[in-house]
Amino acid sequence: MADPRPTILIVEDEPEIRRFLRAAFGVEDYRVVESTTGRRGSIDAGTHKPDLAIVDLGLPDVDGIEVIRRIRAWSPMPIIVLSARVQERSKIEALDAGADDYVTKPFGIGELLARVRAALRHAVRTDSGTSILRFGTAIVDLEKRTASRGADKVHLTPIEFRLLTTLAKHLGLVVTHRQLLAEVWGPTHERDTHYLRIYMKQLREKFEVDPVRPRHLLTETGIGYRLVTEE
Amino acid sequence: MADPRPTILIVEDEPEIRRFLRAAFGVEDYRVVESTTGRRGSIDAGTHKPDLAIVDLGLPDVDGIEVIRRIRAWSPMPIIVLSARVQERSKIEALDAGADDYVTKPFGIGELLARVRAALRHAVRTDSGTSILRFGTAIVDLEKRTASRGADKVHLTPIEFRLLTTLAKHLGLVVTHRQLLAEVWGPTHERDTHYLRIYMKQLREKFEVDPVRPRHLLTETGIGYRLVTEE
DNA sequence: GCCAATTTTTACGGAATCTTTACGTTGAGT
DNA sequence: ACTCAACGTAAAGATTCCGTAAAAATTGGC
Repeated sequence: MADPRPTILIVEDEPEIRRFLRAAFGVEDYRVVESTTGRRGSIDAGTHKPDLAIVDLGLPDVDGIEVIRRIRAWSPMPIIVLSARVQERSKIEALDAGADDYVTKPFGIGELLARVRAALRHAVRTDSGTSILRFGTAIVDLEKRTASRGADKVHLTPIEFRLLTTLAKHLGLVVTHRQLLAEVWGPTHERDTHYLRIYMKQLREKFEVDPVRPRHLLTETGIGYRLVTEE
Repeated sequence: MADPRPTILIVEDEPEIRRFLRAAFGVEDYRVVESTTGRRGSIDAGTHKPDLAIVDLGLPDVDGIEVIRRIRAWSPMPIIVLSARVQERSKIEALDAGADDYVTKPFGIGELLARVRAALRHAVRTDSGTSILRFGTAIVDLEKRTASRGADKVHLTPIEFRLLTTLAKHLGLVVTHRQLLAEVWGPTHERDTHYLRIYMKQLREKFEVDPVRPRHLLTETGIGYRLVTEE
């Protein structure tokens, strides 16, 4: 008989963290599969077909980034990365390699659960994608290519629209500078991160109630940006 | 003076059938363009921009299905297929390739004319179902090919009409330069964006209260144009 | 073949958008 | 508290895109 609960694969070598995660996800009604090495992790991802994978970057054998690449070679399943603060660099590589989000150790379980929910939601949405985006008082119709803030219509330039669309495609998840620049400006501008600052400001100016303290168009310092629709 | 009649392209190798069709459509107030081979047919579709195409499946050179595919690559114009009874199989392929309807030989002219009328009627329907367009003080009947502004009748040239029809088919949505040029001028003019500027001005001049500040025929800079009927 | 309507070509000023440049601010780490 | 890197902000400069006008060429009808 089929288990209705979402299955989560945890690739993590440290026993304490495994126990911690197992307990947390058990309470929240997830089914948990555990792998203690990178090698086992990429195999278990294939055999257990989890709905989502959580991968620690600091694994003893195979690099966590390599695990992500192996999974991405055949599956679009959401992948969340666990990283220590010193692994700032690998974190970005992991996201560029196809990870959907990251959580920095030490982390609160509430934060991790929220990210997992966002990632799972994103996975089902990409199949039956709705084209209408709502956040705060803003409504953006990606198909009609129209936007409004409250009762007022808002005009978006081509680049503003592409940037917003790209963020929306990964709703609730981080998108790295590199990914955004490649998607919106093309792969030749992957280093022009100042473009992002300028156009993110434009979008905040047009949609955020208080552009200085954005509640939806969020900065992930050193990594990229994130669009969040709920509070 | 402009020819207000709908243009029909007939791709048919047998001279008898061509003469038969030419006579029938002439009486019924259509303009007829004829191609005797599949190769010519797919070219003539691009140069003469007919409102509808009738394609025989049993052509000597290029397969009729291939002709349909080539037209469908750039235009959604209605295509009606003529097939012999033995070509049951190709008939289905033709429909899959994008044909809108089929008539089996031998056919009565009344049936064919009915199918043509139905296809033309269907082709000018906006996605809200009707073929009558209202915006501001303007009323445009896409089926009868008439237009008015307030109490005054407005004359539209063939290209103006096609442009307006194409915009109306995607009511409220942006239609890209490329799409408009392909559907109105044919696939060889996809880069002549200045045509659009000139004819959009004509339409605005004829329908907008203040052509300088259009409220319905809107520009999407860098993308295309959009027709909006509500405020 | 000629005429009128229409389409296409050509030219240029102005607006919208994108890019560049410069400087102020924040926040994490020491 | 200091420092540096990343980020936010502002505004000018460059570029692309759009609107407009008018002349030239083409087309279809007679």
